[in-house]
Amino acid sequence: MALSPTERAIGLMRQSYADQVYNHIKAMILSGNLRQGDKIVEDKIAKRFGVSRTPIREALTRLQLYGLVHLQPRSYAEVVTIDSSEARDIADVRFHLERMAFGLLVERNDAATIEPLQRAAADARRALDGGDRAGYFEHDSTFHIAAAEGSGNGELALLYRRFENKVQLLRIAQEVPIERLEIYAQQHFDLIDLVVAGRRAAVDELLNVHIIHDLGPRS
Amino acid sequence: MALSPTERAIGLMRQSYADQVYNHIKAMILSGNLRQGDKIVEDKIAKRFGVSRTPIREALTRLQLYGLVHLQPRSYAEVVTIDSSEARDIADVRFHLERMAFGLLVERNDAATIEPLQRAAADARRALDGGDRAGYFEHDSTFHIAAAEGSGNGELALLYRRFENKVQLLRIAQEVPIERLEIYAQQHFDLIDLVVAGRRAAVDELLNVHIIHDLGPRS
DNA sequence: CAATGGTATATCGCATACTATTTTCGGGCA
DNA sequence: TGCCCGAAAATAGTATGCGATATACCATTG
Repeated sequence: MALSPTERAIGLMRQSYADQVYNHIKAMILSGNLRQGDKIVEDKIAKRFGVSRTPIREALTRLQLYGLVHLQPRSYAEVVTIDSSEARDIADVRFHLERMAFGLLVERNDAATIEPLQRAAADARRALDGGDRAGYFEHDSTFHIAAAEGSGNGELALLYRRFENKVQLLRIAQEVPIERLEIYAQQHFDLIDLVVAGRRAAVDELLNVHIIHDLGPRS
Repeated sequence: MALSPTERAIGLMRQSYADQVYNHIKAMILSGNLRQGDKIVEDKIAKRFGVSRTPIREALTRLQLYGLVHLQPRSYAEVVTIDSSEARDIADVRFHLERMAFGLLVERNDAATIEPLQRAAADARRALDGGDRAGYFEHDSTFHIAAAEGSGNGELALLYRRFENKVQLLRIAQEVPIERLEIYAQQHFDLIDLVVAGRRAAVDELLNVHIIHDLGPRS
């Protein structure tokens, strides 16, 4: 965590400690290293990272606002737990955000904008073929974020990138069977095809399947 | 800012200093007391509130994540400035979020859920009649937030409440003429009527007018 | 006079220490 | 045995100080 003397000398401290800690904890949560409901104690993390509690607190504040941890005032923090009702809500919101993003993609009809999606879809497919589950999730995220970014609406991109954290957390927790991931991977390519073909209604339909239907029975 | 001995004795410190400062600065921004681009210096605010910089920093971090201030590393913070392009993006996202919310309201078709909207719409109308511009904005916000809350989707409500901050900031900056506010106030009632009538397509249409069209020419 | 460089000042980032609250846990009591 | 209470431990909230970096201002030079 501490900077090398060289980095210090040249003044290469690009990221604050708070940033680094934030990224690290987030990665720990999204990789399943920290699970839902796990206790997070400022002092423990501070010692583990070799920094004071101050940057830790800042990182936790951010994680809270991004919906990944729950800060109980005067008490300890926890990784958020998402029940099935919340999971449906999240999927529903996600569908609407993505429908907006893909709608804008169809309108733009720009090959250069689509390219990152193609790359992510291909990467995801490869990861899945290689049995790299975590890698698949990573590229799956990249695919959908690329759609939000490519929409040309900066606010949407910002909102979606935040929201995506919770989606990733859900993915980890749900332990989706590999056969379903196969289906998802294919749907990414199908989505791209429909966007290129300008078939907006079909895109909406497939998005609905991709995001909501596959959540399983609505309890 | 400091608590009274009584409050301390009873243990009534419900809000941390950071919370209080957060609310106060947010109110200052959304009331126009702090304007876009205004400099925010931790030490100054700390002295004004009679607390240390620590809770101030936490409040500013939160305000940044809510999109109200811009934190320049190693430098000072500023109230965010929203250019016309961003304003359109915000309106666009807002439209999609609200369309989702009102869609769910139509589906639910529940009188009790609609009631807060009616109250907010009436309050807004009254404020406007009394020439209370700030009051109108307040109730306008309440109306749309009530819609998000009433949707029954907690994630949507959460997302919208955050997003609404920026919308409010925009309202302040745009100095919309009073005649247009009159139109908005009426549209709130129209929206309710259409929801009650279950005319979903008409709701979408009116929302589009209410939120996007009235932004003015698309530069 | 504009551009450049250097120094002073403003301001933040983080560490440390202290305080206040919550949680935990063990022992007494019904 | 189960429950309540109190003390001790755990933990977060805040204050303060120092060091690092960015900004602003002024002098110097072409």
